[in-house]
Amino acid sequence: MAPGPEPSYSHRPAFAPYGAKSTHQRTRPMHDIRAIRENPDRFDAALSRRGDAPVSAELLAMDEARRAKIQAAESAQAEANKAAKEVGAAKGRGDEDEFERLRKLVAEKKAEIARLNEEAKAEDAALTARLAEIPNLPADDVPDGDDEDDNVEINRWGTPREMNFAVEHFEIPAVKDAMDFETAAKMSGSRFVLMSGPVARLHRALAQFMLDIHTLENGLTEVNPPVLVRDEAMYGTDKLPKFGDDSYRTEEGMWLIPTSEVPLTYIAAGHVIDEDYLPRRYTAHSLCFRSEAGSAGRDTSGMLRQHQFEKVEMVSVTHPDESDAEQKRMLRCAEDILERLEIPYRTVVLCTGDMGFGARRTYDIEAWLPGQKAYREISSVSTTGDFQARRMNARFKPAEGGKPQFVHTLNGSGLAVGRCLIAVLENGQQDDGSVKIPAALQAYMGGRTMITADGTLA
RNA sequence: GGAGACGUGGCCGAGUGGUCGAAGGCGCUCCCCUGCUAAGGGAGUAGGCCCCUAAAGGGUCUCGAGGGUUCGAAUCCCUUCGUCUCCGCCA
Repeated sequence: MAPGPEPSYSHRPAFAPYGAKSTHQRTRPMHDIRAIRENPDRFDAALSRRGDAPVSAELLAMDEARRAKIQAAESAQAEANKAAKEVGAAKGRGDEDEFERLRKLVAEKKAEIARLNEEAKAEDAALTARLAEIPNLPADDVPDGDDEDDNVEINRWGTPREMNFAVEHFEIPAVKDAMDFETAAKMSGSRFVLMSGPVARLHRALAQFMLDIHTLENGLTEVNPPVLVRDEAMYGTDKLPKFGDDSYRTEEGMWLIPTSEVPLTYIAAGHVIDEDYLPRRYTAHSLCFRSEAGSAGRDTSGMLRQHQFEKVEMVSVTHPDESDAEQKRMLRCAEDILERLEIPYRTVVLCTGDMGFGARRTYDIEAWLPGQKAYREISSVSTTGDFQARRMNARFKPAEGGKPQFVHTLNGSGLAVGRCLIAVLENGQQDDGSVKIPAALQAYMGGRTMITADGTLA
């Protein structure tokens, strides 16, 4: 897909027909307590598949306490309301004695109601906070397992090229000078890179290429979102409260997004969307920032794991019945990019123990890196079901009528640009130290076909 | 940074102490009319939570959020968050 005259780029606005809307509301639970109440064993069984201890007994006890308090508070309120109405009537009749009596009664009730309300609120908040810490439940078809060793390969594409001369991306002669980690460290520390010349351009070309495929061929709406977001957006996409340490926070209290999944998904927050406006499909190319707090010592050389990187993200907001099919569609969109770039890959479905906090099911795509002689993650495509939607109160109005229901949200990388650059460089390296540019990318590189060993485009 | 305005239901938008969960419009659903590519008429249409439940029903809360005044608040006061406008500054 060369840049140039655009074929049908049917654009639907990202937000219409629902306008911007403030969602500053209290934290909402991620799990449906009523579902837990109805089937606590099922809830615990699902959690245990993730290796987590059962919690339903604790939750139900909290829920019971909460409901008792609510009932007490509400019936007291109902009494007071009834009396308050009679106060008005007494006043109307001119019955001063009765008026005074009732007025006093209402005033006395007031303190009791306030106390009961307080207690009910506290119970409710406690339950909500507890629920917020519990991860999503795995989908039934997700394989059981403890860690990445138990992930199941479901697809493999391409054959790694024989190359006994293969080195890692930053060691390739054509790349060496253009990927400068020392200079980056001088200004920013470790896990940063300063790219220049053809490599910087190739990196940019990759992002453009991916974005063009997704918008022109896959029907996603291009979005250029903020990369600084508020607490609510991080909560809504389950990055908070548990994973604040992994992200950067400004002195003003804004968060640097760890992925544009955050702003893209949060578009739907607080809205009731018309059913026929689903699915919503977004894509964005953005910077991402991660503190990599827990990964000291891992992938320290090269640009595989950086504090700042670029990613083309895909996000879909769907009807609950459509989300499984949508996830497969997104997976294909991501795999297709690698196929066009002629990079061998394999796709795995993550086992229960390896999935992220908010995921119901996750597919990882791992690209072949000749320099490491290993498949490494380059994309992750997850469905969260209604997990995030509950959290950010994103619903749709069923076409056939009835109450609004939660939408499903999905996200996937399509792809990580920096890691994709690594894959292109390592797979394209030649025994003379040059790098071949994949045909699909050449139009984005001024028609050039390679980076020579001395680092020039040719 | 200085000054001001505003924040209402799926959407838009009235409403400045009581009869308002809330006019009107749009949208949507159902019905009627119409024989033609559209229009007209009628009715209905907020959400959360709790109880009950087969269904129905009942209670409570919600007009950004929290608190206060009052017999009574969307309407008054305070705090807070957010949005917008003007000025300043600036890419």
